[in-house]
Amino acid sequence: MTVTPKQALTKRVRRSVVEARALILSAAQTRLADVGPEGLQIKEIAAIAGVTHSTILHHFGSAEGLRTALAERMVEKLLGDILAVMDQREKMDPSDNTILFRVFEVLSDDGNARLLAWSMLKGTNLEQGRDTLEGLFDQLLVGVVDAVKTSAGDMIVNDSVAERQARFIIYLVAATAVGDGVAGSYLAKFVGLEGEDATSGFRDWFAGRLFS
Amino acid sequence: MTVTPKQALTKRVRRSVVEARALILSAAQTRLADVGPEGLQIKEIAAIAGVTHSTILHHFGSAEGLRTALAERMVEKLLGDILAVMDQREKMDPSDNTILFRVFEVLSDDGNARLLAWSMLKGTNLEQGRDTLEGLFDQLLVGVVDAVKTSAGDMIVNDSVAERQARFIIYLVAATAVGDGVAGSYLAKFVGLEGEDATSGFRDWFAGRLFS
DNA sequence: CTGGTTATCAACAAAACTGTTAATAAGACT
DNA sequence: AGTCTTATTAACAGTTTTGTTGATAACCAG
Repeated sequence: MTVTPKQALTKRVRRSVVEARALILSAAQTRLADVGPEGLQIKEIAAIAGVTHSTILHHFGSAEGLRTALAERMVEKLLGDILAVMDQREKMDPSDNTILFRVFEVLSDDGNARLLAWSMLKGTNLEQGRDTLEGLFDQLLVGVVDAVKTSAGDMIVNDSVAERQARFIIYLVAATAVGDGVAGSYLAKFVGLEGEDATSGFRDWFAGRLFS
Repeated sequence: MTVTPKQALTKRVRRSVVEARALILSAAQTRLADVGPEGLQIKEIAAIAGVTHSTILHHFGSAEGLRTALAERMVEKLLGDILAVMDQREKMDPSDNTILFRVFEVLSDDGNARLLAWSMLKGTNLEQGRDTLEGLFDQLLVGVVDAVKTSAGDMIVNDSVAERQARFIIYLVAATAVGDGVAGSYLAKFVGLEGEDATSGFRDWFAGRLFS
């Protein structure tokens, strides 16, 4: 017995593979931002993207495949953002620490902070881009060590001491940025920071005393 | 037609409502810690708790009800931890800033950092305990303002300036703690902090320069 | 001991989510 | 035009998760 004939309800849109994947991943990211990890289900995502869930399975193999692809894309974006910042660094004074605060902004960016929080919860390994990131931090370290020495002024500073201090400073900036991105909106309220003080005011104050 | 008779396979354990709820919530928390938010399904949780999933539904109404109760319990624990720290504060020198680092430890605690990350992602409102928390922070503020004035030494410091700076310091400690708890294990590797430097070494260094 | 309350369970039912298959149509290339 | 590839879809199927119902047994009050 033959199946009842199927008829198109709307005109099909045929995208390229990369376009379709990008469209779907964007929809998934929207869901992640709007309703959290529980919202990462292919039917809902498909509805947002304007496709059927079958299409998602076609492009990503499985629901978990989509989630993995999303995590990878977000990591790539994070790396890309940091890379872009590092590129600009070469045009600047090596001891200029504003580079640190570009990194701060990237890490505290809402989407990136979400990625880190999500990755931590789901146990995703961020090892994929680790070599790249370590290289970046090494590069960053040189400039920060310079800044430490400069700020030390006349005082003679042992190289290894300066480097240790530089690592602490970088870690401090990074951890603060992540905390700011993850919980900043809550914390600011509790602490009583309002208006500019909750954002640029804090960053400026932070920057001002980093090398003091 | 009558249903086939049911026979008890094992001896039933009849707990009190509070005991049962506590047992189930603990199992849920274990799941959350072990496998993340995806692990919060009542069947798995029931298995760990040693009950059937029907029991969970009986006590929490729905699966989502359980998750909400879990979030609330964890928030209460967080508040309780901070409260305990604040209680000890009254026995200490008001300008002693080690109190800040008790708070640091509470916030950077793995479980609490998970809670914050999870809450942020699922959009849980932490508003419930907000009044309590704001009171705590106000209390904390007094001590930090003292410390700021003390560290300023001879220099005359405007009260409002000192308070603003104190808020910044508290926010810095809190944000750093959260970032440390959420992503510290990753960040330390990237930055190249190893051994003690990644934990107590960093905290000591941080504490030493907070009021410098 | 007796009866009432209810925490607990087993079995069933429903819903949600994921995955499979075959058909269709949009585009590319001849 | 015709042909081929394949992105897309509808319908179906399987699996997982959640929810419902009625019976049972543990405990407590009398």
